[in-house]
Amino acid sequence: MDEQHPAPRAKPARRRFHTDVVTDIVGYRLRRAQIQVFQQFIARFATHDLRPADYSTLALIEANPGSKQIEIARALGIKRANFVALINGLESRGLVERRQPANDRRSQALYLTPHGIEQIAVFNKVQADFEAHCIERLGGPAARDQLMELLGRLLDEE
Amino acid sequence: MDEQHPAPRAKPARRRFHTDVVTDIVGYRLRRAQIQVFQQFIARFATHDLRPADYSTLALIEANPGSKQIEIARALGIKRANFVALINGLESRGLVERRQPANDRRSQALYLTPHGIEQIAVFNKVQADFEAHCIERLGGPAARDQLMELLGRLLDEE
DNA sequence: TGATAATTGTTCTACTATATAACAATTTGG
DNA sequence: CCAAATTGTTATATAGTAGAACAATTATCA
Repeated sequence: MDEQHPAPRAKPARRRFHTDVVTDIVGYRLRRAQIQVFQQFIARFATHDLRPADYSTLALIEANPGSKQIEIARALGIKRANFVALINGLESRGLVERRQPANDRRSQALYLTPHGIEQIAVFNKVQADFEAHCIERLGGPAARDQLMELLGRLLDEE
Repeated sequence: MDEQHPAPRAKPARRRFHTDVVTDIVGYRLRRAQIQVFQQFIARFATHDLRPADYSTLALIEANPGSKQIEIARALGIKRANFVALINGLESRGLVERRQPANDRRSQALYLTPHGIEQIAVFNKVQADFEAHCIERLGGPAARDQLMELLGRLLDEE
């Protein structure tokens, strides 16, 4: 009676864990890859205490000095309400400054400070190194271009 | 005196906004693509009130019934502390149930309820439709495979 | 022109996702 | 058997994001 019916086909075979049901999903793998890339980015910028949103903001201001807050925010997909604190942070660190343009006194024009210009040169270098690392992981510039092209197809054209 | 010095080289040429400095970054485009794909996923599952984490949890439980909470959580990259509320939600909706295995009374084994089994069949169909949509956007199954391969190269092998 | 609508920055609030610490119950390993 | 590790859980803190409301200003257009 205490026989545990000794497994007619003797196969303990500890069942494996199946992850394909999620890892085969484009969106799932996209997210995992994005999280990992961002974690590496954050690690590389840890000594500079710069988050991805900070870097992309500085980069856009550098490329478009005098832009309004809402222009930078919109380009980054950040709500203008949430963008206020981000700019406050960069301003209090002396990297960015707000100036009121005479032609539209509702808006704030954003500029890098001299210190901000110095710093973004450093940041751009860190970013370029990291980008090179990503390209290496992907298997070269051609693979990177292919990835960028495929990701672009997923993005809304507007 | 009210002459606006009529622009020697007559070119008002309203300056364009340069976004290349960020859109050319692998991580940035990866994130934008991921956000968009997730938004579409959420929209498709809106009537079912199911978030990506909910679906992937159900899918993993379906593929691995009786798994411990921590096994599912770890596979999804979710901290076990945060996984508790997620399972509570699925359990209160009658989709999942916790059972205490006799061999390890610390852990909770996760199973789909009969209702959960019914529902995930529906969810899997919605997901399959969405996946087909993504593949179409990418340009076909070959393009999808290429994307999955490239994303895989960015992921840590472990 | 003047009333109305729209824009911009801002504050406040709320919700989701995530990270850490601590704890009890239990199991594991010397 | 005792110490260490594991599991689920609670509590807490922090980012990121979304919406409403507001004042100041600018744009629209009848």
